[in-house]
Amino acid sequence: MSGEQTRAALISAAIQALREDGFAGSSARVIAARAGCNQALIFYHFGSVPDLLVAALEQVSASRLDAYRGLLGHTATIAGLVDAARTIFAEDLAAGHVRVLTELISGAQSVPGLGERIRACLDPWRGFAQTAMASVLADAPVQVPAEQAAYAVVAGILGLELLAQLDGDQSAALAVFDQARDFGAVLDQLRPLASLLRRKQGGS
Amino acid sequence: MSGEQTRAALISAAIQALREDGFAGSSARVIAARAGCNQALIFYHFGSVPDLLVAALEQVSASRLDAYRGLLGHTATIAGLVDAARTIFAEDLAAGHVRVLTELISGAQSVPGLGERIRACLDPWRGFAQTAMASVLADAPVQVPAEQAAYAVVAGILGLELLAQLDGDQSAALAVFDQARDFGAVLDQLRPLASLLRRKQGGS
DNA sequence: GTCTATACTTGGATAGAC
DNA sequence: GTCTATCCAAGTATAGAC
Repeated sequence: MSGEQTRAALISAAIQALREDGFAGSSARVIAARAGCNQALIFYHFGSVPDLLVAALEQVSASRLDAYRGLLGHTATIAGLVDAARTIFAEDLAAGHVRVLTELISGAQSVPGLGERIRACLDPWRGFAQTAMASVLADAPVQVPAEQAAYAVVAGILGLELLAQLDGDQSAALAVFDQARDFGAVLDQLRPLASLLRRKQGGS
Repeated sequence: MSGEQTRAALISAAIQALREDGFAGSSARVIAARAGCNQALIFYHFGSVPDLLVAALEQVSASRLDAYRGLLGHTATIAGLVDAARTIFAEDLAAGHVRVLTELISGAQSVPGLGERIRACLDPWRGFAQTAMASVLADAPVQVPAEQAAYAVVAGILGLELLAQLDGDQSAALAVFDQARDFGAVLDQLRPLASLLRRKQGGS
């Protein structure tokens, strides 16, 4: 097997391990067993276990960001955006992409310097979320800064992942998305009424 | 030192350890060092490390639930509820109460049966959140089932904790609460307008 | 690049003295 | 109820053969 193949197999195994064994259970031996290769190769290719885990996060993050970027600009309404996001998030839940992140955030507490590197991986997401929120909140019926909205959405996704993981059930998390879509649709419809309200308040 | 005192010291040390070292770093030796006692006492008093961690979660959960229950029934508006919740949540962020939960949820992946016990601890919170949401959404301008709203709020709190932990900064999480308060205030004000809208839609 | 073997450290858990 | 001492399993990491 070529070096590149082994690297890829280890990264894939690390993702699986974080998903199914958690950060605490993602030891070099466990990951190597999942990859079907020797434990020493982790240190040869990546230097240390945390370094491999970060590489795994970087790969997942980059590939999923591509998927989500496809959403941007294709919808002008809140409901449309939520709807599109739901589809991709359903994939994430099923494949455990977000869990890679939540496990690493939790685990970062026990490895000095790890938090900084995870934050670097998460930063593009924050920018993306902010752009997406800004595009849809620009003429929203309620004044909501894109910054706070984006922060809340990212937090919400992380939290939904944690709960889905705890319950071993994703349907409740997806139901929240469905509800958010309906809620967003009402906001979309309320735009004219809300601008009326704003004028009334501004004059008081 | 009496047995009860040691038990309490160990639970307190376990909370500290989960907070500052994470689940992966909360070993028997680390916790015992924080408690200023011998590592063997953990097994004497609690049987195993996970058992101690669950006991820690149970204590935090019970004491915080008391704090939050004080909110219920004292406010009829969304803005009022969010406002009150913000104060208590600020304490939680500072003291790391929620982190005990997030670390355990993440860590549950690597300890068979742990997830079930955490869920048992979280269940009363879900009931509480649902009651709180129902009390405030009953005559809300938008139809939102209390069940989904409660699920979203719990997820949001977990996610905000994760982000605050990653950033080492709580202000952004609290800013989301402030924004939610303003947003809730608008919903509170929109009630008459929304009922008008509903009648209009129903007749079309 | 990959394996075996191994050194070293840390963690869970128990036995037995006090 | 608490401590010391200890066993054993599992973890990280490296050296060296292939």
